[in-house]
Amino acid sequence: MNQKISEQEAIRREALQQLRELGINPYPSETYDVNALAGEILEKYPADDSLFGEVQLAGRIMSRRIMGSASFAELQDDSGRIQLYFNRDEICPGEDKSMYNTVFKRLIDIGDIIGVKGFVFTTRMGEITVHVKEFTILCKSLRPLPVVKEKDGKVYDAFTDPEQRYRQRYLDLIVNPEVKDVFRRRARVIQSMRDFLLDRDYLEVETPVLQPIYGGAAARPFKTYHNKLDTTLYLRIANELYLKRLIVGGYDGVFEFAKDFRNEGMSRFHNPEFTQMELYVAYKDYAWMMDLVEEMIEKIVLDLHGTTLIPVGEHRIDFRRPWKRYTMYEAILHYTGTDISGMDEAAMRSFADEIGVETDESMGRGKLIDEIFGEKCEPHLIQPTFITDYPIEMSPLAKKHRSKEGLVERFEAICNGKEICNAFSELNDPIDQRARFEEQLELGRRGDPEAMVLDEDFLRAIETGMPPTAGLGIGIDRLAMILVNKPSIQDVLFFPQMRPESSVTASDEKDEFTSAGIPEEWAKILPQAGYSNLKSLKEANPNKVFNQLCGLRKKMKLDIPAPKPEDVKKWMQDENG
RNA sequence: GACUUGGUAGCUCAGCUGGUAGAGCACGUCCCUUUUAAGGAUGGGGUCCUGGGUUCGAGUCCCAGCCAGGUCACCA
Repeated sequence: MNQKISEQEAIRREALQQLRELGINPYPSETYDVNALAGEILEKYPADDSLFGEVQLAGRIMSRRIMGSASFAELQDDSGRIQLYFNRDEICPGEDKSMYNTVFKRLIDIGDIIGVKGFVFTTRMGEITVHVKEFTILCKSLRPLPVVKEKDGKVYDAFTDPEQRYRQRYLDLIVNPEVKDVFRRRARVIQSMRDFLLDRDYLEVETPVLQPIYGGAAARPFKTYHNKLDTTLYLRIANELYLKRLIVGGYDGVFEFAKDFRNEGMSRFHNPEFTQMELYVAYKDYAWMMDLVEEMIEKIVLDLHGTTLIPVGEHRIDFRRPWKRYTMYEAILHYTGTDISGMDEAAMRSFADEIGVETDESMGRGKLIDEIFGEKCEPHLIQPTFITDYPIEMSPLAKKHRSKEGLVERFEAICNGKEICNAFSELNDPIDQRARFEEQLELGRRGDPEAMVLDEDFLRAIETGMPPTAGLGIGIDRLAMILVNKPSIQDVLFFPQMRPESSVTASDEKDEFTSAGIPEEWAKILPQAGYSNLKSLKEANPNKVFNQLCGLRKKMKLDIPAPKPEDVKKWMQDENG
């Protein structure tokens, strides 16, 4: 494997080599036992300076200030950063000062991982510092790290390019400590939710990601193939139909934190794979589920922030119970001033046109209501709000409303202008369910790529009998965005989906040249002379190439004989003809 | 998918109406015995995203493409 390396990387590789020559293994195998963390020392030492008389810690070097025989560095471990003090005569008590002069000063770089042994003290400047008596190289870093500096809360040279931050998340985590914290908080959201559900004795389960029939949501799937079974499988878009089968099987409450996959556009609210928590509880209805959602989210927010009132973007959002509740018709009445509940499809369409909501002929009454709501109401719902009683056309898995014609028993919680959960009284009438699937099939025949497909085994399960059940889906990523106050889903996913990096590597170029009979030592250089492929080389003037190579040889102090002009000409002729 | 902004050194960015590519940090060398984003001096480092075009001459102007961000559309 060859790769283009910058000057700084070359210097690090040289240092690596020198370490080996000094008999130091830059990548040792042994356990390095640690008895303290940076954050722990900074927290406890001020109260009791008799602590930490003998500490051993390990981490990455983040900065160095070398002044003759004394040096300061910063060590970063999982808990934070702490200053290190190195003194030549303490690192090297004997005559041989190379461990300090050579190894520490010349062969260690920012980014290297070391272990240190010493004691904690406070410098004249008042900074808690580890006085290092001994250090061990645990890993030599070959790439320069972005160096971010900070003073009084002001950050200098921050590592901010989103593309690099997402593609190289490890760098982001190393140099932007608040990013690490975001993911800790995300983990706490999930843990808090899990604790809540386990406290109620619901069973955490796992259901298939690979599904022969995808269902449970309106979305386009990813398609894959199983060789042995010779069958098409889909990555799940939801796990709803599997969890309901478990309710049929007799569990009273099941939930799953599920990775779902949807083959759709990407945006700051959409990643092709995302996490959803789905919960199904027997003998309950959607009104009961609304209370559960309120209680659960309020608890999570309290666990995370210690208060229910939190900043989100330019708003302050209060999750304290009870949340506002509107039916969909009420919400539309509230935001447009018009009661549309009695309108037929034609009246509704002209009303939509009137208020500037785009419609098309394929939209039925339910879709029109949904469009009006999405356009005129949803963006205004900043404080957590339940919207209830959705049109039946949009909800093929929800039970018909007990008293309102044309609606289903469904609610969503909207917060910060976005849906954060979706729930209903689950449809358990098998005849009705089959009819709803048939309607979906009809939509599919008319070309709706997101229409649901009919799952015969799921119907068989429902025919066996499912108790009345309340079901819930919460988008974990979207909830995390709100609770950690990040505007983009990419900020709460470690590795958001990105288009693959183009991979024209130096080795490809080199191989192309060597296979044309050009010696390897020159093939390596040619890209630097501006010839990225054989074609561009052959189009060039041989004398110019010869001169460039000689120039580069001198510039790079290459220890190889200069090429002969006739050799260069020979490389550039078409050796095939 | 549409519109829009951006892509210049390892990182953050400047570069005017087109005229020899710059700064800070990082890196190398030398000096300095406790510094606080920063010691002093000095030096090296570039496929200016890619490919075409205009031009005597393109980082800069034009066209096409790639990648990313934002807005919208699609979408839970």
